Amino acid sequence: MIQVAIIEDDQVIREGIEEYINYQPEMICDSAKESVESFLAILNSENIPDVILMDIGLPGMSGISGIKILKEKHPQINILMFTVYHDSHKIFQSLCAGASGYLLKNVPFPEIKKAIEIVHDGGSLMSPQIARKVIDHFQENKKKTKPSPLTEKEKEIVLGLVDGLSYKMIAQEGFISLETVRSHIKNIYKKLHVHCKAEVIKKSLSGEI
Amino acid sequence: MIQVAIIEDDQVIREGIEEYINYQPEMICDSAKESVESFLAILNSENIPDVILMDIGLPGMSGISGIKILKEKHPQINILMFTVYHDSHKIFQSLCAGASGYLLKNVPFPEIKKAIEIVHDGGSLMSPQIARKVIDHFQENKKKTKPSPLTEKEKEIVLGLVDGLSYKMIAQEGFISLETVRSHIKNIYKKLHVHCKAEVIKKSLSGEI
DNA sequence: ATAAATATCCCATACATATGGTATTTTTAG
DNA sequence: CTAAAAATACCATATGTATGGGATATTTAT
Repeated sequence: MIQVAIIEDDQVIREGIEEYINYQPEMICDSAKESVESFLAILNSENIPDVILMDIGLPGMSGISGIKILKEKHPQINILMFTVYHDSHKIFQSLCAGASGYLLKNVPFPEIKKAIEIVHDGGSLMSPQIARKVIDHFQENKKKTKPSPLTEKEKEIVLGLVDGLSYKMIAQEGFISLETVRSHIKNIYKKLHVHCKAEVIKKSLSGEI
Repeated sequence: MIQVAIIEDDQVIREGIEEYINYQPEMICDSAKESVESFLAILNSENIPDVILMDIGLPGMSGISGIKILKEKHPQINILMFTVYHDSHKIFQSLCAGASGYLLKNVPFPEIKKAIEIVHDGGSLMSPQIARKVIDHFQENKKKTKPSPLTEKEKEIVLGLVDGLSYKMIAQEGFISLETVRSHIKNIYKKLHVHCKAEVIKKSLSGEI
């Protein structure tokens, strides 16, 4: 028997899902609350749910903060996000915080049931459009390879800056004069529209160069 | 009508799926090959599939190399991995190369059909245990968060450095004197065992602080 | 062939940074 | 309560950095 909890502020949705879950023979829901705070208030160590169905937009603490707190206290709980948000930021925040699944609110009840069973079974499930964003995230690293505006020599100088070398060091390692390094850096700044080393390092590390 | 192609070296599986797909009214498979090479040989610009069901362990070129080549030539094709491999390395290689879904070979035929429809529709689908590994990947970044040796004030200063602010700016924004900023930075350098701004920025951006 | 881009070098200068030392007040933890 | 840690502040000084100007050779592309 899978113990399910619901944290969802919309009374109609909350009670609808609760009823549906309690109608299933393999799962039971005995705590359905409208906020993280009120759920934490009734949570006792004797009766830890296996799966929590969690909204993001909640009165008081957000569902994402809720994930962190709940996973901190009870890492074994599987948290399934159940929300209308499909923006990448909320998705990745949720997953990083410890969610084990991410469902959009347009899914039919049997999908919710399936998702609960899957996460309880050690798997994960996301709505297809969420899964696509998650997968795209892996490809983004590769895709945005705009050709760098910098020349090879300039890139070499940038690598020196990133490694924390002084102009003098870069000059020595590249067998060029300090003045040449300065010139290159002036040009790099112009091309990248920056005005200090820190921004060059940031751009370089973020893959922009 | 969804045009499906299959690249799978096991004849029984290949022909089984082909038959199943051609039995579905909303999809058709007219190219089912045993290797990437032989698929590329018959691929012509008049008849590009919408979805390719791709194995990883293939004679000749691996399915992962196949993804790269096919996505390079025809980025609009959606590639669904269909394999026995469930190790993280192969999963992430596939996703980074451009796969839009990842199914384990133990899935029933209707799941394959559903996956084809989903990726054709702009979504993604993974087997539950694959999805869990993908999601775990996001949490791994957080888990190894050794407590920072820096105090809150010092972290604030670091953020200023990362943003490319000068000491003077940091002082102004933090309502402290330039000398205080210097003091904090001296301490930060000692704690992090670094000797210049560049290294602090690198450590900060890499999540080490 | 000729213009543009690149790589090299020099001068000058204001400001920023790294590093040493010292010292007071406030906060935190044992 | 007391010692340690943190936050604040100052002085001094050698280097480093950012920015302006200019110059010349070499390479690349039209």
